[in-house]
Amino acid sequence: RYVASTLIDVYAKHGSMTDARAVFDKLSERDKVTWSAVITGYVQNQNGQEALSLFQQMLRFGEQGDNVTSVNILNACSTTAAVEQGQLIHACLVDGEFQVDTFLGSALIDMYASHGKLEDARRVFESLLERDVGVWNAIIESCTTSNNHRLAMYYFECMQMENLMPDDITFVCLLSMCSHMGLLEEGWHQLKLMIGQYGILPIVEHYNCIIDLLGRSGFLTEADNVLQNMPWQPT
RNA sequence: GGAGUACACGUGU
Repeated sequence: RYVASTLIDVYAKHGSMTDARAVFDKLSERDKVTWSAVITGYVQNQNGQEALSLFQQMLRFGEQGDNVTSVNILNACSTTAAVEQGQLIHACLVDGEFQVDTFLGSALIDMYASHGKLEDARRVFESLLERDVGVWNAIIESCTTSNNHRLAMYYFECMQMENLMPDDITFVCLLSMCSHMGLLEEGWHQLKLMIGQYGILPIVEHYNCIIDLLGRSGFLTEADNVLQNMPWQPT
């Protein structure tokens, strides 16, 4: 039972889409899970085009998919030029019986933001009935990737007023913005806050941001110092 | 049995 989808998933996560596809192609019976396992594989291996093409095939086979499928397709739309496809999914979601949950919400926000449609991203955010940390991170990311420091910090405050704690991803977004904008003091401050006040352990992405920020600001000794004091060896 | 939100650098468009 369920060997096929598991096998497809394992191959896909390993980066062997050829093997994943071979398993999928040999199946006599396909359900939404096997379809979405292989579609996810293509998305995660940066082949959004193939993911979208398989999705079309799936529809032609009469398989409808579910929320998971929709999230995958929205993801594929984020990494390709297929904005219309994403908007279509969005329209179907609003029209249909599918509830726009937090997973769909963050995928929609990300899809719009990836294509520079920040107003649409914001409208999705406003329309959500439930917002978890992933949804907040998605809207914060839409600000940080467009270097909108003010708005990012505004959302950062808002999420906490709604009793949601920022997580490591939230701080990756903020630090990345600081790094892009050359905001050394702000970035350093955020990092200290993250560790001291929020009790979040730095991951390699945080180090990337802060070391880059120090280096670009001319603090090479300090950058090297941070590098040497990481809990693991630089590779 | 399948899903969302995340970093830097370099090269090219």
